Parts: sequence; C-alpha cells; structure tokens
Amino acid sequence: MTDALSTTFAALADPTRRAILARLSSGDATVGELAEPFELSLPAISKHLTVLEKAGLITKSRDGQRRHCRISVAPLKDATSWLELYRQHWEQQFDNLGDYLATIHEPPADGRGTRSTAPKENPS
Amino acid sequence: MTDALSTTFAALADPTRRAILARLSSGDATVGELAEPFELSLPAISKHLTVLEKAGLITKSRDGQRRHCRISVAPLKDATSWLELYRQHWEQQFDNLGDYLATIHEPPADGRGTRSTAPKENPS
DNA sequence: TGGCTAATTATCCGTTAGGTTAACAACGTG
DNA sequence: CACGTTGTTAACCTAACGGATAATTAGCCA
Repeated sequence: MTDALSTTFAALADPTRRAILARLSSGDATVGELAEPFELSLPAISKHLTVLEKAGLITKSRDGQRRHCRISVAPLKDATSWLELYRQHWEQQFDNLGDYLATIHEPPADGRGTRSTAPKENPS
Repeated sequence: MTDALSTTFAALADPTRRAILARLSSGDATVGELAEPFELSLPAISKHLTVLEKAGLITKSRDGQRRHCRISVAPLKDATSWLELYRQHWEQQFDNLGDYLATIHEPPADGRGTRSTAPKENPS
C-alpha cells in the first residue's frame, strides 16, 4: 500500500479523521482544538493527524507552543478524479432505471444498442 | 469503523481492489478472470472480493460452477458526494492562485470580501 | 529558574488486514 | 460414479492500526 491513492483512501477510511477534515474545512485549528470534540486521548488525535499529514491532507505549522493545522485538498482532488471515472457508470444505471420505468408505461419500441459502460481510461 | 463511508473508503484503499473494480467497470467477470492478471493466490482474490462485496461495491451471482461479479457503484456515488463537499475548497484554492498571479501583473484594486471556504453541510 | 501548557514520542496491548498453503464444497462431464 | 474445474473456508503468520498511559520535548511566563 505505497501508492498515494491508497494512502489517501486509507486516511479517509476513519470517521474521526473525516471529522477532523470537516472541522478544518471551516478554518485552521490547533491540535488541542481539533481534539476537543472527541473523547479520545490527545496522543490518539496526534496519531490521526500524523496519518492525515502523511497522506498530504493537512499541513502543520508551528506557532509557539501550538501547532496550527490546515487542510490541504490536493489528494482529495485526486481521489475525486479517480471516482469520476465511474460517474458515467452510475448515471447510466440511473438511465437504465428510467428505461425500466418507461417500459412500465409503454411497450418496448425496438432493440436499442447497448451503450458502453466503461470509463474512458483504465484506472488503477 | 462500522459506518458505510468508512467501509467504502477502506475497500478503495487497496490497489488490487481498485484494479478489480476497474476491470469490472468494463463488464462482468468471473472470479477466475478477475484473478488472472494478478500474481496473488486465488484465496487472496476471493478475500478481496469479499471485502468489495461487504462494501456493496460488487455483487456476486452463481452461474454453474462460476461466480459472476458485477460492479455496483452506489457506494462510489456516496463517496463522491462526500468528497464533493470539498470541491469548492480546491476550486477556491485555484482561485487564490489566480488572484496571486494577478497581483504579480497588476497592483491590488481593492479589498475584496473573503469568501467562505466551508462546505455546505457538516460532513462526518 | 520553576512551573504551567501544548503536543509528541515511547511502550504496550488487542484487533484487523492481507497474504500463504491445505482442505473442502459444488458443479459439470466423461 | 469418478474426476477435473471453480471457488470458498480453515488455519496460520506477520505487519499495521487504533487505542491507552507514561514520559519527554518545547515554549511561555512569573
């Protein structure tokens, strides 16, 4: 699991870390401020922040005793790009639902060609 | 890690599983067909498929001796929805880059109001 | 300097992930 | 029925995850 995309998804696969990102999306915060809403110990939060930092999802900057954390969305963008490859896939699934609903109200007209469902590129 | 979103992201945090999804995005396949491109053992692939199935990302149907696997993109859609909450965030980051570049070529006109960077809803 | 505050690092612990090989189950076909 | 094919399940291993507490580092301030 050394690739960036895996690291990003792994970082997002934890509700605490997603909540931290959500918090940071409305502005920078210190470690203590980020820890406050949770019942976890401070070291636990610190670990989560380390995971987020290694995934490139946040950056930490020192300010006296405090560390200011800032969200950094580039990996989120990459993750979204990967997921976008499948968007047409579920949009077509939705189309198929529409087609199905249509067959309820009117009989099938003729055999339409099956559209391709593949994303443009081969994702990894 | 009991929530659906965490399960989805965890399932995506593995390059083998993402490759399997990519393969399935261009059409259904049997377990053996899915295993073929990898150097992993068949049980290893079977485990990956179980993970994907529990995440709701694929469905398996029996066809004689074979199991046909089909991609099921609803969880991908949900994951995308979550990530979309941050889209404006990186679009604004891009805007800021544009602003910065603008300041290089022309002096600042006036103090524009700072736009909010927060997603519409509170993600979890 | 001493002490308070903020956060990280060091252990330690139980659970889960991801892989292996070997055994098993289920279906098709001679 | 016997046998090959297709997958899964069982048992096992190592490494990593997510948490705790205790100790440590680093900065502020009186």
